[in-house]
Amino acid sequence: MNVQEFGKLAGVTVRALHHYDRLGLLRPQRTDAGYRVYSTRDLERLEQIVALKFLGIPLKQIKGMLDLNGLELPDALRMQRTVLEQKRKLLDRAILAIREAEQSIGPGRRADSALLTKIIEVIEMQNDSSWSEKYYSPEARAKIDERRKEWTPELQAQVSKQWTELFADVEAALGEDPESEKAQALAVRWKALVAGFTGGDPEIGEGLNKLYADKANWPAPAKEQMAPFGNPKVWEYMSRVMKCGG
Amino acid sequence: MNVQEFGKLAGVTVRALHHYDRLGLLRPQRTDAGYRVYSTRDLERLEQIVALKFLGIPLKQIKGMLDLNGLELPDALRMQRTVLEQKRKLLDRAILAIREAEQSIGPGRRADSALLTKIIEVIEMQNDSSWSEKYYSPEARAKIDERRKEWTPELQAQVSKQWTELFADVEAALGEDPESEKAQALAVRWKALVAGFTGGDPEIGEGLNKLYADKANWPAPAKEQMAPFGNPKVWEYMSRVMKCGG
DNA sequence: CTTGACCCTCACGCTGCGTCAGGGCTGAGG
DNA sequence: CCTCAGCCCTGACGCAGCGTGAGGGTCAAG
Repeated sequence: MNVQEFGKLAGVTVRALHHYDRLGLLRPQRTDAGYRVYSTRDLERLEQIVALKFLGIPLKQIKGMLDLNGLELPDALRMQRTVLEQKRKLLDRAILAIREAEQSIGPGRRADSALLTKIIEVIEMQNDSSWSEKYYSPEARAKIDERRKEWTPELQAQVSKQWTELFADVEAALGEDPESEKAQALAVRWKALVAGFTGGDPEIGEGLNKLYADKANWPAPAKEQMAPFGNPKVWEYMSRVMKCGG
Repeated sequence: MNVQEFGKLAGVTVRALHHYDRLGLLRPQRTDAGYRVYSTRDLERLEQIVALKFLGIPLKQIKGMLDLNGLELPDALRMQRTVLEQKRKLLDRAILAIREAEQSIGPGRRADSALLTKIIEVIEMQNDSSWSEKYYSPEARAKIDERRKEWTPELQAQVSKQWTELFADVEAALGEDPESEKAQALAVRWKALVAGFTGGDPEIGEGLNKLYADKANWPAPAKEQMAPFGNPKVWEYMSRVMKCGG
Protein backbone atom coordinates (compact mmCIF):
# COMPACT_ATOMS: atom_id res chain seq x y z
CA MET A 1 0.00 0.00 0.00
CA ASN A 2 1.27 3.52 -0.75
CA VAL A 3 1.49 6.37 1.69
CA GLN A 4 -1.67 8.23 0.94
CA GLU A 5 -3.88 5.21 1.06
CA PHE A 6 -2.25 3.98 4.20
CA GLY A 7 -2.43 7.33 5.87
CA LYS A 8 -6.08 7.76 5.10
CA LEU A 9 -6.77 4.27 6.33
CA ALA A 10 -5.18 4.96 9.66
CA GLY A 11 -6.22 8.56 9.95
CA VAL A 12 -2.81 10.17 9.87
CA THR A 13 -1.25 12.54 7.37
CA VAL A 14 1.42 11.60 4.89
CA ARG A 15 3.71 14.05 6.55
CA ALA A 16 3.27 12.26 9.84
CA LEU A 17 4.21 8.98 8.22
CA HIS A 18 7.35 10.56 6.82
CA HIS A 19 8.07 11.82 10.26
CA TYR A 20 7.63 8.44 11.90
CA ASP A 21 9.83 6.93 9.24
CA ARG A 22 12.65 9.33 9.96
CA LEU A 23 12.31 8.80 13.68
CA GLY A 24 12.58 5.07 13.09
CA LEU A 25 9.17 4.62 14.62
CA LEU A 26 7.65 3.03 11.56
CA ARG A 27 9.89 2.02 8.70
CA PRO A 28 7.99 0.59 5.75
CA GLN A 29 9.56 -1.28 2.89
CA ARG A 30 10.62 0.57 -0.20
CA THR A 31 10.15 0.07 -3.91
CA ASP A 32 13.08 0.35 -6.28
CA ALA A 33 12.10 3.93 -6.87
CA GLY A 34 12.30 4.57 -3.17
CA TYR A 35 8.56 4.74 -2.59
CA ARG A 36 7.26 3.63 0.78
CA VAL A 37 5.19 0.47 0.84
CA TYR A 38 3.12 -0.34 3.90
CA SER A 39 1.82 -3.72 5.01
CA THR A 40 -0.84 -4.81 7.47
CA ARG A 41 1.88 -5.32 10.06
CA ASP A 42 2.72 -1.69 9.67
CA LEU A 43 -0.90 -0.86 10.20
CA GLU A 44 -0.92 -2.66 13.53
CA ARG A 45 2.16 -0.87 14.65
CA LEU A 46 0.82 2.45 13.51
CA GLU A 47 -2.36 1.91 15.46
CA GLN A 48 -0.32 1.31 18.55
CA ILE A 49 1.66 4.42 17.90
CA VAL A 50 -1.47 6.47 17.46
CA ALA A 51 -2.96 5.06 20.61
CA LEU A 52 0.05 5.88 22.73
CA LYS A 53 0.37 9.27 21.14
CA PHE A 54 -3.22 9.95 22.06
CA LEU A 55 -2.21 9.34 25.64
CA GLY A 56 0.26 12.15 25.29
CA ILE A 57 3.34 9.98 25.32
CA PRO A 58 6.24 11.52 23.37
CA LEU A 59 7.21 9.76 20.17
CA LYS A 60 10.71 8.96 21.34
CA GLN A 61 9.37 7.16 24.33
CA ILE A 62 6.85 5.34 22.18
CA LYS A 63 9.69 4.12 20.06
CA GLY A 64 11.43 2.78 23.10
CA MET A 65 8.30 1.12 24.39
CA LEU A 66 7.47 -0.59 21.15
CA ASP A 67 11.04 -1.70 20.57
CA LEU A 68 11.17 -3.25 24.02
CA ASN A 69 7.85 -4.83 23.19
CA GLY A 70 5.92 -3.22 25.96
CA LEU A 71 7.65 -4.68 28.96
CA GLU A 72 7.73 -1.41 30.85
CA LEU A 73 4.40 -0.37 29.52
CA PRO A 74 2.48 -0.64 32.77
CA ASP A 75 4.86 1.73 34.48
CA ALA A 76 4.73 4.10 31.59
CA LEU A 77 0.97 4.10 31.74
CA ARG A 78 0.91 4.86 35.40
CA MET A 79 3.36 7.66 35.01
CA GLN A 80 1.57 9.08 32.05
CA ARG A 81 -1.70 9.03 33.88
CA THR A 82 -0.36 11.01 36.79
CA VAL A 83 1.17 13.47 34.38
CA LEU A 84 -2.13 13.93 32.61
CA GLU A 85 -4.00 14.29 35.84
CA GLN A 86 -1.54 16.95 36.80
CA LYS A 87 -2.16 18.78 33.59
CA ARG A 88 -5.84 18.46 34.11
CA LYS A 89 -5.56 20.14 37.47
CA LEU A 90 -3.84 23.07 35.90
CA LEU A 91 -6.47 23.28 33.24
CA ASP A 92 -9.22 23.21 35.81
CA ARG A 93 -7.62 26.04 37.70
CA ALA A 94 -7.32 28.06 34.57
CA ILE A 95 -10.92 27.44 33.61
CA LEU A 96 -12.08 28.36 37.05
CA ALA A 97 -10.02 31.50 36.96
CA ILE A 98 -11.57 32.51 33.69
CA ARG A 99 -15.05 31.88 35.00
CA GLU A 100 -14.36 34.08 37.99
CA ALA A 101 -12.99 36.76 35.77
CA GLU A 102 -15.95 36.55 33.43
CA GLN A 103 -18.35 36.87 36.30
CA SER A 104 -16.58 39.84 37.77
CA ILE A 105 -16.59 41.52 34.41
CA GLY A 106 -20.13 40.58 33.49
CA PRO A 107 -22.38 42.79 35.61
CA GLY A 108 -20.47 46.04 35.97
CA ARG A 109 -18.25 45.63 32.93
CA ARG A 110 -15.38 47.27 34.79
CA ALA A 111 -12.59 45.58 32.90
CA ASP A 112 -8.96 46.63 32.90
CA SER A 113 -6.77 45.58 35.72
CA ALA A 114 -9.52 44.62 38.13
CA LEU A 115 -10.31 41.30 36.59
CA LEU A 116 -6.72 40.51 35.95
CA THR A 117 -6.26 40.94 39.64
CA LYS A 118 -9.17 38.60 40.04
CA ILE A 119 -7.48 36.01 37.91
CA ILE A 120 -4.33 36.37 39.90
CA GLU A 121 -6.31 35.85 43.08
CA VAL A 122 -7.70 32.60 41.85
CA ILE A 123 -4.31 31.44 40.75
CA GLU A 124 -2.59 32.29 43.96
CA MET A 125 -5.41 30.77 45.91
CA GLN A 126 -5.14 27.44 44.25
CA ASN A 127 -1.62 27.49 43.20
CA ASP A 128 0.21 25.90 46.04
CA SER A 129 -1.50 24.54 49.07
CA SER A 130 -1.37 27.83 50.92
CA TRP A 131 -5.14 27.93 51.16
CA SER A 132 -5.29 24.68 53.02
CA GLU A 133 -2.93 26.19 55.52
CA LYS A 134 -5.41 28.96 56.01
CA TYR A 135 -8.28 26.69 56.84
CA TYR A 136 -6.82 23.65 58.46
CA SER A 137 -4.86 23.45 61.66
CA PRO A 138 -1.49 21.66 61.46
CA GLU A 139 -2.86 18.65 63.28
CA ALA A 140 -5.82 18.44 60.99
CA ARG A 141 -3.56 18.58 58.02
CA ALA A 142 -1.50 15.73 59.39
CA LYS A 143 -4.64 13.67 59.61
CA ILE A 144 -5.59 14.55 56.10
CA ASP A 145 -2.23 13.40 54.91
CA GLU A 146 -2.70 10.13 56.72
CA ARG A 147 -6.00 9.55 55.11
CA ARG A 148 -4.46 10.18 51.77
CA LYS A 149 -2.51 7.01 52.16
CA GLU A 150 -5.65 4.97 52.65
CA TRP A 151 -7.08 6.64 49.62
CA THR A 152 -7.08 3.64 47.31
CA PRO A 153 -7.91 3.91 43.63
CA GLU A 154 -11.12 1.92 44.02
CA LEU A 155 -12.30 4.12 46.83
CA GLN A 156 -11.33 7.06 44.76
CA ALA A 157 -13.34 5.86 41.81
CA GLN A 158 -16.37 5.25 43.97
CA VAL A 159 -16.30 8.59 45.66
CA SER A 160 -15.66 10.23 42.39
CA LYS A 161 -18.71 8.58 40.93
CA GLN A 162 -20.89 9.61 43.85
CA TRP A 163 -19.79 13.18 43.52
CA THR A 164 -20.47 13.04 39.84
CA GLU A 165 -23.99 11.91 40.39
CA LEU A 166 -24.61 14.39 43.14
CA PHE A 167 -23.37 17.19 40.98
CA ALA A 168 -25.62 16.20 38.15
CA ASP A 169 -28.56 16.09 40.51
CA VAL A 170 -27.79 19.46 42.00
CA GLU A 171 -27.33 20.96 38.60
CA ALA A 172 -30.74 19.70 37.59
CA ALA A 173 -32.28 21.08 40.77
CA LEU A 174 -30.92 24.59 40.49
CA GLY A 175 -34.40 25.99 40.04
CA GLU A 176 -35.67 24.31 43.18
CA ASP A 177 -36.45 26.30 46.30
CA PRO A 178 -33.48 25.94 48.65
CA GLU A 179 -35.83 25.18 51.50
CA SER A 180 -37.67 22.46 49.65
CA GLU A 181 -37.33 18.84 50.63
CA LYS A 182 -35.55 17.99 47.46
CA ALA A 183 -32.91 20.61 47.99
CA GLN A 184 -32.44 19.67 51.58
CA ALA A 185 -32.12 16.03 50.62
CA LEU A 186 -29.32 17.01 48.31
CA ALA A 187 -27.71 18.87 51.16
CA VAL A 188 -27.81 15.71 53.22
CA ARG A 189 -26.11 13.72 50.51
CA TRP A 190 -23.57 16.47 50.13
CA LYS A 191 -22.76 16.52 53.80
CA ALA A 192 -22.48 12.78 53.84
CA LEU A 193 -19.90 12.84 51.11
CA VAL A 194 -18.00 15.59 52.81
CA ALA A 195 -18.14 13.58 56.02
CA GLY A 196 -16.72 10.66 54.12
CA PHE A 197 -13.96 12.87 52.93
CA THR A 198 -13.13 14.18 56.35
CA GLY A 199 -13.61 10.78 57.92
CA GLY A 200 -16.02 12.37 60.33
CA ASP A 201 -13.16 14.10 61.98
CA PRO A 202 -14.53 17.20 63.71
CA GLU A 203 -11.33 19.17 63.38
CA ILE A 204 -11.32 18.82 59.65
CA GLY A 205 -14.99 19.49 59.59
CA GLU A 206 -14.43 22.81 61.29
CA GLY A 207 -11.91 23.75 58.71
CA LEU A 208 -14.42 23.02 56.03
CA ASN A 209 -17.01 25.15 57.74
CA LYS A 210 -14.67 28.09 57.83
CA LEU A 211 -14.19 27.39 54.20
CA TYR A 212 -17.91 27.49 53.51
CA ALA A 213 -18.22 30.74 55.37
CA ASP A 214 -15.59 32.36 53.22
CA LYS A 215 -17.63 32.31 50.07
CA ALA A 216 -15.21 34.33 48.04
CA ASN A 217 -12.63 31.61 48.05
CA TRP A 218 -14.72 28.55 47.53
CA PRO A 219 -12.54 25.77 46.28
CA ALA A 220 -13.81 22.25 46.41
CA PRO A 221 -13.17 20.16 49.48
CA ALA A 222 -12.52 17.09 47.39
CA LYS A 223 -11.32 19.31 44.64
CA GLU A 224 -8.94 16.82 43.12
CA GLN A 225 -11.60 14.23 42.59
CA MET A 226 -14.15 16.63 41.33
CA ALA A 227 -12.21 18.31 38.69
CA PRO A 228 -14.90 18.06 36.04
CA PHE A 229 -17.54 19.88 37.97
CA GLY A 230 -16.52 23.45 37.99
CA ASN A 231 -19.96 24.89 37.46
CA PRO A 232 -20.01 27.70 40.01
CA LYS A 233 -23.80 27.84 40.01
CA VAL A 234 -23.85 24.49 41.71
CA TRP A 235 -21.60 25.74 44.46
CA GLU A 236 -23.53 28.90 44.98
CA TYR A 237 -26.79 27.04 45.11
CA MET A 238 -25.56 24.53 47.62
CA SER A 239 -24.24 27.37 49.68
CA ARG A 240 -27.72 28.82 49.89
CA VAL A 241 -29.32 25.47 50.57
CA MET A 242 -26.90 24.82 53.40
CA LYS A 243 -27.60 28.18 54.94
CA CYS A 244 -31.31 27.82 55.27
CA GLY A 245 -31.04 24.20 56.18
CA GLY A 246 -28.79 24.89 59.15
CA MET B 1 15.54 46.83 40.40
CA ASN B 2 17.75 44.41 38.46
CA VAL B 3 16.63 41.30 36.63
CA GLN B 4 17.30 38.64 39.18
CA GLU B 5 15.62 40.45 42.01
CA PHE B 6 12.68 41.34 39.87
CA GLY B 7 12.35 37.86 38.49
CA LYS B 8 12.41 36.28 41.90
CA LEU B 9 9.89 38.79 43.15
CA ALA B 10 7.46 37.91 40.40
CA GLY B 11 8.26 34.26 40.20
CA VAL B 12 9.66 34.14 36.69
CA THR B 13 13.13 33.29 35.43
CA VAL B 14 15.59 35.81 34.15
CA ARG B 15 15.48 34.10 30.82
CA ALA B 16 11.75 34.62 30.65
CA LEU B 17 12.22 38.33 31.30
CA HIS B 18 14.73 38.49 28.49
CA HIS B 19 12.22 36.72 26.34
CA TYR B 20 9.41 39.13 27.16
CA ASP B 21 11.76 41.99 26.51
CA ARG B 22 12.58 40.75 23.05
CA LEU B 23 8.94 40.13 22.28
CA GLY B 24 8.20 43.68 23.34
CA LEU B 25 5.90 42.40 26.03
CA LEU B 26 7.78 44.01 28.85
CA ARG B 27 10.52 46.51 28.06
CA PRO B 28 12.26 47.83 31.14
CA GLN B 29 14.53 50.83 31.19
CA ARG B 30 18.24 50.39 30.73
CA THR B 31 21.31 51.64 32.51
CA ASP B 32 24.19 53.16 30.56
CA ALA B 33 25.81 49.76 30.56
CA GLY B 34 22.71 48.28 29.02
CA TYR B 35 21.45 46.56 32.16
CA ARG B 36 17.72 46.15 32.55
CA VAL B 37 16.06 48.16 35.30
CA TYR B 38 12.54 47.29 36.39
CA SER B 39 10.04 49.48 38.16
CA THR B 40 6.85 48.80 40.09
CA ARG B 41 4.87 49.61 36.96
CA ASP B 42 6.73 46.81 35.27
CA LEU B 43 5.76 44.55 38.11
CA GLU B 44 2.09 45.26 37.55
CA ARG B 45 2.37 44.56 33.91
CA LEU B 46 4.31 41.41 34.52
CA GLU B 47 1.67 40.15 36.89
CA GLN B 48 -0.93 40.65 34.22
CA ILE B 49 1.23 38.83 31.76
CA VAL B 50 1.70 35.94 34.11
CA ALA B 51 -2.00 35.79 34.80
CA LEU B 52 -2.96 35.66 31.17
CA LYS B 53 -0.20 33.22 30.43
CA PHE B 54 -1.56 30.99 33.13
CA LEU B 55 -4.81 30.93 31.23
CA GLY B 56 -2.93 29.50 28.31
CA ILE B 57 -3.11 32.59 26.17
CA PRO B 58 -0.17 32.88 23.78
CA LEU B 59 2.31 35.64 24.46
CA LYS B 60 1.72 37.39 21.18
CA GLN B 61 -1.94 37.69 21.92
CA ILE B 62 -1.20 38.89 25.42
CA LYS B 63 0.89 41.63 23.94
CA GLY B 64 -1.98 42.69 21.76
CA MET B 65 -4.42 42.59 24.62
CA LEU B 66 -2.30 44.65 26.96
CA ASP B 67 -1.41 47.16 24.29
CA LEU B 68 -5.06 47.66 23.45
CA ASN B 69 -5.70 47.94 27.14
CA GLY B 70 -7.90 44.92 27.39
CA LEU B 71 -10.86 46.07 25.38
CA GLU B 72 -11.37 42.73 23.70
CA LEU B 73 -10.51 40.88 26.82
CA PRO B 74 -14.00 39.49 27.53
CA ASP B 75 -14.14 37.85 24.13
CA ALA B 76 -10.67 36.49 24.52
CA LEU B 77 -11.62 35.02 27.85
CA ARG B 78 -14.66 33.30 26.47
CA MET B 79 -12.74 31.87 23.59
CA GLN B 80 -9.93 30.75 25.77
CA ARG B 81 -12.31 29.05 28.13
CA THR B 82 -13.91 27.00 25.41
CA VAL B 83 -10.49 26.05 24.14
CA LEU B 84 -9.42 24.92 27.56
CA GLU B 85 -12.61 23.00 28.10
CA GLN B 86 -11.97 21.28 24.83
CA LYS B 87 -8.53 20.31 25.94
CA ARG B 88 -9.93 19.08 29.17
CA LYS B 89 -12.24 16.73 27.38
CA LEU B 90 -9.35 15.26 25.49
CA LEU B 91 -7.41 14.84 28.67
CA ASP B 92 -10.33 13.12 30.29
CA ARG B 93 -10.58 10.68 27.45
CA ALA B 94 -6.90 9.96 27.59
CA ILE B 95 -6.98 9.38 31.31
CA LEU B 96 -10.00 7.18 30.95
CA ALA B 97 -8.27 5.21 28.25
CA ILE B 98 -5.26 4.69 30.45
CA ARG B 99 -7.41 3.54 33.33
CA GLU B 100 -9.10 1.02 31.08
CA ALA B 101 -5.79 -0.19 29.83
CA GLU B 102 -4.41 -0.48 33.32
CA GLN B 103 -7.40 -2.48 34.42
CA SER B 104 -7.19 -4.84 31.50
CA ILE B 105 -3.54 -5.36 32.20
CA GLY B 106 -3.96 -5.70 35.92
CA PRO B 107 -5.52 -9.12 36.46
CA GLY B 108 -4.11 -11.27 33.69
CA ARG B 109 -1.04 -9.16 33.01
CA ARG B 110 -1.26 -10.07 29.34
CA ALA B 111 0.29 -6.92 28.01
CA ASP B 112 1.46 -6.48 24.45
CA SER B 113 -1.02 -5.55 21.83
CA ALA B 114 -4.14 -6.46 23.73
CA LEU B 115 -4.26 -3.39 25.88
CA LEU B 116 -3.17 -1.15 23.09
CA THR B 117 -6.17 -2.43 21.27
CA LYS B 118 -8.12 -1.56 24.35
CA ILE B 119 -6.85 1.95 24.30
CA ILE B 120 -7.68 2.25 20.66
CA GLU B 121 -11.19 1.10 21.37
CA VAL B 122 -11.74 3.83 23.89
CA ILE B 123 -10.30 6.40 21.58
CA GLU B 124 -12.22 5.41 18.51
CA MET B 125 -15.36 5.19 20.51
CA GLN B 126 -15.12 8.74 21.70
CA ASN B 127 -12.94 10.29 19.14
CA ASP B 128 -14.55 12.22 16.34
CA SER B 129 -18.04 12.11 15.00
CA SER B 130 -17.15 9.87 12.10
CA TRP B 131 -19.47 7.27 13.52
CA SER B 132 -22.48 9.46 13.04
CA GLU B 133 -21.72 9.74 9.36
CA LYS B 134 -21.65 6.01 9.11
CA TYR B 135 -25.01 5.43 10.66
CA TYR B 136 -27.14 8.36 9.73
CA SER B 137 -28.37 9.30 6.31
CA PRO B 138 -27.68 12.86 5.18
CA GLU B 139 -31.30 13.80 5.65
CA ALA B 140 -31.35 12.36 9.12
CA ARG B 141 -28.24 14.27 9.99
CA ALA B 142 -29.82 17.47 8.81
CA LYS B 143 -32.66 16.85 11.20
CA ILE B 144 -30.28 16.16 14.00
CA ASP B 145 -28.58 19.45 13.32
CA GLU B 146 -31.91 21.18 13.51
CA ARG B 147 -32.67 19.63 16.80
CA ARG B 148 -29.32 20.78 18.07
CA LYS B 149 -30.56 24.32 17.86
CA GLU B 150 -33.42 23.58 20.18
CA TRP B 151 -30.99 21.91 22.48
CA THR B 152 -31.10 24.41 25.31
CA PRO B 153 -28.74 24.27 28.26
CA GLU B 154 -31.51 23.34 30.64
CA LEU B 155 -32.70 20.54 28.44
CA GLN B 156 -29.15 19.46 28.09
CA ALA B 157 -28.64 19.37 31.81
CA GLN B 158 -31.79 17.34 32.31
CA VAL B 159 -31.00 14.79 29.69
CA SER B 160 -27.48 14.61 30.94
CA LYS B 161 -28.75 13.90 34.41
CA GLN B 162 -31.12 11.21 33.23
CA TRP B 163 -28.36 9.48 31.35
CA THR B 164 -26.14 9.76 34.36
CA GLU B 165 -28.70 8.12 36.56
CA LEU B 166 -29.47 5.45 34.04
CA PHE B 167 -25.81 4.68 33.68
CA ALA B 168 -25.38 4.38 37.39
CA ASP B 169 -28.37 2.08 37.61
CA VAL B 170 -27.19 -0.10 34.79
CA GLU B 171 -23.76 -0.27 36.29
CA ALA B 172 -25.28 -1.46 39.53
CA ALA B 173 -27.35 -4.05 37.70
CA LEU B 174 -24.58 -5.60 35.70
CA GLY B 175 -24.98 -8.89 37.55
CA GLU B 176 -28.68 -9.10 36.77
CA ASP B 177 -30.05 -11.59 34.25
CA PRO B 178 -30.58 -9.73 30.97
CA GLU B 179 -34.03 -11.28 30.69
CA SER B 180 -35.11 -10.22 34.15
CA GLU B 181 -37.72 -7.56 34.64
CA LYS B 182 -35.21 -5.17 36.14
CA ALA B 183 -32.95 -5.40 33.17
CA GLN B 184 -35.79 -5.03 30.75
CA ALA B 185 -37.04 -2.02 32.66
CA LEU B 186 -33.66 -0.45 32.22
CA ALA B 187 -33.91 -1.19 28.53
CA VAL B 188 -37.19 0.66 28.41
CA ARG B 189 -35.67 3.71 30.10
CA TRP B 190 -32.77 3.50 27.72
CA LYS B 191 -34.97 3.40 24.68
CA ALA B 192 -37.02 6.26 26.00
CA LEU B 193 -33.97 8.42 26.33
CA VAL B 194 -32.80 7.46 22.91
CA ALA B 195 -36.25 8.30 21.59
CA GLY B 196 -35.97 11.66 23.27
CA PHE B 197 -32.68 12.16 21.56
CA THR B 198 -33.98 11.20 18.18
CA GLY B 199 -37.19 13.10 18.72
CA GLY B 200 -39.09 10.00 17.81
CA ASP B 201 -37.97 10.43 14.26
CA PRO B 202 -38.03 7.03 12.58
CA GLU B 203 -35.17 7.82 10.21
CA ILE B 204 -32.84 8.61 13.02
CA GLY B 205 -34.16 5.65 14.92
CA GLU B 206 -33.11 3.39 12.09
CA GLY B 207 -29.66 4.77 12.17
CA LEU B 208 -29.45 4.02 15.84
CA ASN B 209 -30.62 0.50 15.27
CA LYS B 210 -27.88 -0.11 12.76
CA LEU B 211 -25.62 1.26 15.37
CA TYR B 212 -26.82 -1.21 17.95
CA ALA B 213 -26.34 -4.04 15.57
CA ASP B 214 -22.77 -3.08 14.93
CA LYS B 215 -21.48 -3.93 18.34
CA ALA B 216 -17.86 -3.33 17.52
CA ASN B 217 -18.35 0.38 17.15
CA TRP B 218 -20.64 1.20 20.00
CA PRO B 219 -20.36 4.87 20.76
CA ALA B 220 -22.87 6.79 22.80
CA PRO B 221 -25.84 8.41 21.16
CA ALA B 222 -25.63 11.40 23.44
CA LYS B 223 -21.89 11.04 23.45
CA GLU B 224 -21.07 14.65 24.07
CA GLN B 225 -23.01 14.78 27.26
CA MET B 226 -21.71 11.51 28.53
CA ALA B 227 -18.01 11.77 28.10
CA PRO B 228 -17.26 10.70 31.66
CA PHE B 229 -19.24 7.50 31.39
CA GLY B 230 -17.17 5.33 29.17
CA ASN B 231 -17.54 2.09 31.05
CA PRO B 232 -17.80 -0.39 28.20
CA LYS B 233 -19.30 -3.04 30.46
CA VAL B 234 -22.42 -0.98 30.65
CA TRP B 235 -22.65 -0.86 26.90
CA GLU B 236 -22.03 -4.53 26.47
CA TYR B 237 -24.57 -5.39 29.05
CA MET B 238 -27.25 -3.21 27.54
CA SER B 239 -26.48 -4.71 24.19
CA ARG B 240 -27.30 -8.14 25.55
CA VAL B 241 -30.38 -6.91 27.33
CA MET B 242 -31.69 -5.32 24.17
CA LYS B 243 -31.12 -8.45 22.19
CA CYS B 244 -33.18 -10.77 24.30
CA GLY B 245 -35.76 -8.10 24.92
CA GLY B 246 -36.49 -7.68 21.24
C1' DC C 1 45.86 42.04 38.36
C1' DT C 2 42.73 38.48 39.34
C1' DT C 3 38.59 36.59 40.86
C1' DG C 4 33.79 36.47 41.49
C1' DA C 5 29.21 37.90 40.82
C1' DC C 6 26.02 39.76 37.70
C1' DC C 7 24.75 41.51 33.36
C1' DC C 8 24.43 41.22 28.17
C1' DT C 9 23.51 39.12 23.37
C1' DC C 10 23.43 35.47 20.10
C1' DA C 11 21.87 31.01 18.91
C1' DC C 12 20.76 26.08 19.09
C1' DG C 13 17.54 22.53 21.32
C1' DC C 14 13.03 20.52 22.23
C1' DT C 15 7.91 18.51 20.16
C1' DG C 16 5.22 17.15 16.23
C1' DC C 17 4.29 17.87 12.51
C1' DG C 18 2.51 21.87 8.53
C1' DT C 19 4.16 23.82 4.67
C1' DC C 20 6.74 25.27 0.91
C1' DA C 21 10.71 24.37 -2.27
C1' DG C 22 12.97 21.70 -5.62
C1' DG C 23 12.88 17.30 -8.24
C1' DG C 24 11.94 12.44 -10.01
C1' DC C 25 8.84 8.75 -12.05
C1' DT C 26 4.77 7.51 -14.72
C1' DG C 27 0.75 7.29 -17.68
C1' DA C 28 -2.43 9.90 -20.77
C1' DG C 29 -3.23 13.14 -24.33
C1' DG C 30 -1.47 16.20 -28.14
C1' DC D 1 8.43 12.87 -28.64
C1' DC D 2 6.83 16.47 -25.57
C1' DT D 3 4.00 17.90 -21.88
C1' DC D 4 1.04 18.07 -18.20
C1' DA D 5 -1.15 16.05 -14.25
C1' DG D 6 -0.58 13.37 -10.21
C1' DC D 7 1.78 10.96 -6.75
C1' DC D 8 6.28 10.16 -4.52
C1' DC D 9 10.76 11.74 -2.53
C1' DT D 10 14.09 14.61 0.51
C1' DG D 11 15.55 18.68 2.84
C1' DA D 12 14.62 22.61 5.64
C1' DC D 13 12.22 26.49 7.91
C1' DG D 14 8.35 27.74 11.17
C1' DC D 15 5.89 27.69 15.50
C1' DA D 16 5.73 28.39 21.40
C1' DG D 17 8.23 29.32 25.27
C1' DC D 18 11.65 29.37 27.16
C1' DG D 19 16.33 26.21 28.89
C1' DT D 20 20.91 26.16 28.33
C1' DG D 21 25.28 27.02 27.08
C1' DA D 22 28.84 30.04 24.54
C1' DG D 23 31.43 34.10 24.51
C1' DG D 24 32.18 38.51 26.49
C1' DG D 25 31.63 43.16 29.25
C1' DT D 26 31.36 45.62 34.10
C1' DC D 27 32.36 46.46 38.67
C1' DA D 28 34.06 45.88 43.30
C1' DA D 29 36.77 43.25 46.67
C1' DG D 30 41.19 41.03 47.72
